[in-house]
Parts: sequence; C-alpha cells; structure tokens
Amino acid sequence: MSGRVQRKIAGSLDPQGLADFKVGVDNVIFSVDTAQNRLLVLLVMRQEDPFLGQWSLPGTLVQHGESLEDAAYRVLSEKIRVENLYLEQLYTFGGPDRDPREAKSSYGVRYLSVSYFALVRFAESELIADRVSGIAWYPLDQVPPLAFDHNQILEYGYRRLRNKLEYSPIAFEVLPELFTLNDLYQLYTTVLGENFADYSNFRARLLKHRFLADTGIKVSRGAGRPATLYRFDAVAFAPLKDKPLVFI
Amino acid sequence: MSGRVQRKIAGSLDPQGLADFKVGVDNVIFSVDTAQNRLLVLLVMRQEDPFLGQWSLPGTLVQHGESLEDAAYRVLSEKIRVENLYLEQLYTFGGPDRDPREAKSSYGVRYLSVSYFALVRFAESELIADRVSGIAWYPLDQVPPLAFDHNQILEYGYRRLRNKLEYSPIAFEVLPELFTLNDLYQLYTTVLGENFADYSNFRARLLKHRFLADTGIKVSRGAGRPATLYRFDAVAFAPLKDKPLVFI
DNA sequence: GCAAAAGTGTTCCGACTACACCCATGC
DNA sequence: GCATGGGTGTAGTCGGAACACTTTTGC
Repeated sequence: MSGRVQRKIAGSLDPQGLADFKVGVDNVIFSVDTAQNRLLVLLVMRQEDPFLGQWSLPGTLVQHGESLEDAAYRVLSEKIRVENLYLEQLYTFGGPDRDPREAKSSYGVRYLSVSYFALVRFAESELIADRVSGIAWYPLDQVPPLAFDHNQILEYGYRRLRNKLEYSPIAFEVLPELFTLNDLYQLYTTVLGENFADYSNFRARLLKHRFLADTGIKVSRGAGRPATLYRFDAVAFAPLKDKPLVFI
Repeated sequence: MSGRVQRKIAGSLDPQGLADFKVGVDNVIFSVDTAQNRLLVLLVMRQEDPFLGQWSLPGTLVQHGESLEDAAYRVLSEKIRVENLYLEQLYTFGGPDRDPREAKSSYGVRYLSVSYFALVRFAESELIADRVSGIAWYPLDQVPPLAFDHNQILEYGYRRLRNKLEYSPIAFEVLPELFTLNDLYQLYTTVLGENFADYSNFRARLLKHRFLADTGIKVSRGAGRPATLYRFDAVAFAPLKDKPLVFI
C-alpha cells in the first residue's frame, strides 16, 4: 500500500516517461503595405531539413538562458531591421507528431512551438537577407503551403489580428508614424472586410476620442483634396486603455 | 580541444546550446458556489520538492505521446470528478529560472509551463482526495502565496475569466444546469464587481436574445416571489456565436 | 398586512446609421 | 469646369440607463 504511494510519488519524477522537449518559437509577423493596401506576412525559406526549401514562419529553437520572448525577439532581429514593433504571445502548439523530427521514434524528443504575434511598420522595416536565405513579405491571400503546422499557426494569428483590431489600438503599430484617416480606414477594410461603418462615421467616431493628433500637414495623392496627416497620441489614449472601446 | 568540439557537436543537434525542456501543464480551475456567491479556485498541496507543503495550481508534467491538452485533462481527472467542463489554453510561461529545479545549473533542464483555464460546475464536481493529498476550493480573495509563479498564472486566469464573461457564454459552464436569472446576475457581480447594468436591464437584455429557455419550474428561496429556473439553450445560441455579443 | 424578492414597463438620452452636402485640389 | 477624393452636418432610429411600478411569495 505504502509502496504504491511511493511509486506514485517517485513516478512523477519520471518513470512513467516524461517527454523531453525542444522548444521552438515561431513568429507570425504582419505588416501592411499602405500604398497597395495589402496585408503581408513575413515568410522565410527553410534552409534545412525537415521541409528544406519550403516556406515557413520565421522561427528558432530556444537556447540556454533565453526566455521565450527573448527568442521571439531574436528571430525578429535576425530577419528584419525595424524601429518599432508590437509583440505578444499567441498560442502554444504541442501535440506529439506535429514535427516530423519526432515522428521516427515516438519516445524521442518532442518539439513544441510557442507562437508569437508581431506587427511591424512596412516602411520602417528592412529585410535582412544573407545571400542564401529566402525571405519575403507575402500577401496573406497568396501564402503557399507552409512547413510544419505553420498554416494553422498563421490562421490563428490572423484571427487574433482581426479581433485585436476591433478593440485595441494595434492599427497604429502597422501604419506609418503619420497617416491619413483614409489609410486607417483602408487598413480596417483590407483586414476586416467591408462589414462596418461607412467612412464618414468611422472618421467622426475616431476623431471624437481625441487620441488622433492633427499634425496640420497635408498630403496630396493625385487628384482630389489633400488629406490631413494624423499621429496616434499614446498619451491621450492612455486613459482609454482597458476601457471597452470599439474601433470598428 | 577536440574534446571540446566534440562536446559542442554532441550538443550539436544544438551547436549554440539549445535548452532542453520538461513541459508542465498547470490548470487554473474556477468554479462558483452559487449558494454563497463565491468565486473559487482549485488548489492542491504540493507533495514533493520544490515547494513541498505549499499550495499550488494542479499541474503535471507532459508524458510521452501525450498532447498538452491531454495532460491538462489528465490533471483534472486526477483531482476532480466532474461531468462537464470547459477548458482552454491560457498562456505559456517559460522564462529561465521560473522553476528552482533549473536554477542550480543554468545549463540544466528548463521547465516550462503551459497553463490552461478551466471552468467546472461546483455542485457537479467532487474532489478526489487520496488520504495524503491536500486539495481544496479556495475563495479567490483568500488564496495564499502559491508555489512557483502560480500566483501570476492565477492572476492571468482571472483576467481571462473576466474578459470572457463579458462576451462569451462561459457563465453557463460554471452555473448549475438550471439556474435563476438572479444566480446569473450574482455570478456577474461577484466576478466582475458591480460596474454594470442593474438587474432589470440585465434581465431584459438576456431574455431578448432568446437563448435562455424558461423551464417553467419555480424555486422559492426564503421570502419573496419564487424565481423561474432557466436553462441555457446551446442550439438557440449557436447562430449568435462569433457575433459580437455583449453580456455585461 | 408587510417585507422581500421576482418580474414588467416607461421615459430619457446618447450613440450609431445613412445619406446629403460642402471643400480643395489636379487637369 | 469637372472629376476626384477629403471633410462636415443632420435627421432618424435603435438600444442602453435609470427608475418606478406590479406580482407573488413567507411570515
């Protein structure tokens, strides 16, 4: 009896077969090309097996002494030079057999992926291509089949993007520092589809909140009246943080 | 010299020093005692080092061939018998040094915790106490200092609970099968604080949606007019799923 | 009858919708 | 001038907030 209890207790230190893991971090990095109104994801070409030569989300395995978030930042900084970015944890995918490296022997090492969600400004970002590596912004609707379960992770990240767009000011992490209200509106339509308020109402609602600062600068893009450039005023927004605020 | 290189290469599925992980799953399990209007968390007393004898979230380490979610269900089923439950992934905590077992040698095994968020019905649940183990429902405002970073995880879970309560029908996962509208209202006030609509408006709004089925049954609790028991009608709710629906 | 709890109704007001209209520019 | 896109105004409507009121029970 007491032996059994012993076994159980000792057991949790291992005999039942604790899995050993390598932990990977995969980033879903979005950006928006304001000029062409396209939502973009950053993809890299895999340089090694498995899935050599196939597109994938930029990722890496976590090293000694490195936190998950550190690893996420490291991948980013290896692939892209960018001033400002938004990063948050997305989801952890960890079923057995999600990675072929573990499939051979089911008692071997497991691979687990902690995914992160990132937003960067297209104009401010510069891709880092060492001579061999493929790296590219892909329009979301042209993403090819990816390595591992990365299509699923990407799907998950896109859902997060759409949700966040509705109730938090992440739009300003992808837009340029200065933007017109139309840029903002276009961003919402390209990401969310057309299912929301028309431009004048969208405009009125946002301006009412007073966290968009009018820079006074005008830009002309071809024909038509020049548009005013606005800047997101984080200070003015601060009190509204955590409030249930809808951007729609 | 070559010894050194060898060592590195041996580590060389991980030239740069990939960390090896054990992956734990920790559950934040909430319930509500409708009778006393208290929000409860399930805690267990640790039976082994580190943190022997200290309260913690119920958790386990992931075994061979077991998915993260499987592991989460396993912990649950070892601690509690319950008919119905809601489970979703919460967050992954993985900084180095979050677990003292890894602190000794910073190049040893890392421990990573994937946390899950669960809701169970208080009345339908039965705690499984083998004679040695401590296991108990703690009112949220009386939770003691917990092992590891579990207070932080709990905090995170509580935030998720509050958010989800506002826009998804998780309340019905913690309430008994049949409940009065007052039960529902009390649940919202105990979890969220008093910051929302008064009872009549709350009531009117929910009934309008028509996913609460009137059972016709009345219950009397002391003085006052007897209350009608309602049941959550998942079928009637289905079309509203994914719609931006506010329960407040 | 009276207190207590459940349940209904009504008025007020702010916010969103839809749409019409004015403004500044390129050509 | 006129086409094009930027920007403003307004009338109608829907829904939530607040609160008064009615109903049904225990004692």
